[in-house]
Amino acid sequence: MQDSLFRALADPTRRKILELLTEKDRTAGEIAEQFPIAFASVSHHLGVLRAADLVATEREGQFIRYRLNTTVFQEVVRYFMTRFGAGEDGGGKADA
Amino acid sequence: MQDSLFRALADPTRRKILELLTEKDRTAGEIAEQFPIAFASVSHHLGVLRAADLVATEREGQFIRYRLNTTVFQEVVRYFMTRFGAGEDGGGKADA
DNA sequence: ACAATAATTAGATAATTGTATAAATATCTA
DNA sequence: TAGATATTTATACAATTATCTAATTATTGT
Repeated sequence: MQDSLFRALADPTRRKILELLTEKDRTAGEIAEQFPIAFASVSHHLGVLRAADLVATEREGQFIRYRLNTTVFQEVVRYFMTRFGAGEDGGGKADA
Repeated sequence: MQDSLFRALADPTRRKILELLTEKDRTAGEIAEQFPIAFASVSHHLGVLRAADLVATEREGQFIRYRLNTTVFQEVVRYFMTRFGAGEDGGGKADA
């Protein structure tokens, strides 16, 4: 579980981008227009998400289409479940 | 899922603290001596973790004992599973 | 009350990060 | 090739954060 992953998830704009991508794949422009910040700033966030391998890209002519990399999310869940026993119903440790 | 939670998880020292606490509950001093940074810096990290509700504290005489708040980890896992379909075996979406 | 130990809080500083504007790269169409 | 659109990269700056030392608070024992 690498550092870049958790740092990428720390920003609310980036989490919102990820949530947008759960609905459907989108181009950088389609993503950017959902936010009140500059286009280039969103592009920077996309770069962070890509560096963390949370999203993948594919060029489509002039456009670049972004999609979620669901594999990494599974690794995140596995991290929390194995390290912290989360995911079980009662919390993993009943009181004696 | 609040912002403070993901920000708290973004720092590697804090994640290491959390992992230490999975072994057993520890006092602030016991935690601090595991790191090469100043005692006060670790205390600051503990404050961040507590603000995010990832850990809880209990005074024991002069000492303050820290323990994991496992409930919050379950919420994190739930966040990823519901929002991103993570946690299922094949990734949630087989290819047609 | 005083000294010793445990931990947090305050204030300062350096490093990191988010955002902006401007310049550069890539693709498409005329 | 030139011009238009889509996106990224470069550079700068402001905000946030991690760390430090010093001061403060809380508890224990004498």
